[in-house]
Amino acid sequence: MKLATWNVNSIIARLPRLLDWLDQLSPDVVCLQETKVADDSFPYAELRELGYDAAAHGDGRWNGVAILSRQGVADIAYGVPGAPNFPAPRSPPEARAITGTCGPLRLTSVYVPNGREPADPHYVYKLRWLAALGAAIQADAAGPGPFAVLGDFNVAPTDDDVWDPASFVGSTHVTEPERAALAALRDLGLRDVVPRPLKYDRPFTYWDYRAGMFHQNKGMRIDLVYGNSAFAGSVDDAYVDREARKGKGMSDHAPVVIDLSL
DNA sequence: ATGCCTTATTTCATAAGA
Repeated sequence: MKLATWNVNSIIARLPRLLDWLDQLSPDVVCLQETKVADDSFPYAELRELGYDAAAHGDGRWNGVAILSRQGVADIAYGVPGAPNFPAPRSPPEARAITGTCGPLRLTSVYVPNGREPADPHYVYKLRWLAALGAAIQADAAGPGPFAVLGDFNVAPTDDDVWDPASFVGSTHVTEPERAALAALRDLGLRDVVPRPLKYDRPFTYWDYRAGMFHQNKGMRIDLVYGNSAFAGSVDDAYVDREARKGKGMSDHAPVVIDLSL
């Protein structure tokens, strides 16, 4: 089984590239983030033509997650129960998680809040959201069946996961509390399935659009695959598909592709 | 070459991304 996760930065803007990529790679299941589309505008028909069912959870302008699958998506759950809201407690919950079962696999596709700056209320929101995520997936993580929570975590697990740690001092994505939140997820029995890079020495998954960052490989590894033992034990290969980050009309994230023997 | 930011919307300007 071929599984992938990809922050597409708008599924509408990315649709031609996404469809080409699906056609070329032919993954069985794909978790998407930042679809940036309301559910009634989701491109179900175009995906169906390539054989994919889709479960989507969108806000419209921001956020948005989805699971595409060639073997259907069952037992769908939207969002994270108990997740905080932003900016106000009474704000509607943001569409940042969707869970479903695709054949033997149970998956949660996540788009973790950015945090903006350590002093920003959004940073507190991010930490609380990650804590709620842990509580929500605890049972699936501890279960015997293969499960993974995967997507854009907006946290670089270690200093090796950013191109220049010195340039990130004082920024989000690298702070101790964010990394502790990831460690808490691993403590649920989840393992970081680290992909191999297809070029250079580190498996970055995100490069800023600006200033030729991609071309200088000034990136970050913030798109993560956290699998339980049944999942991680079935991984044959995992890699960052940096080819999909090239050219015109690309996302600022590359997909992570995982081959599994289930 | 991979090439110097992109997205949707409250659109000719803004907020957000990380």
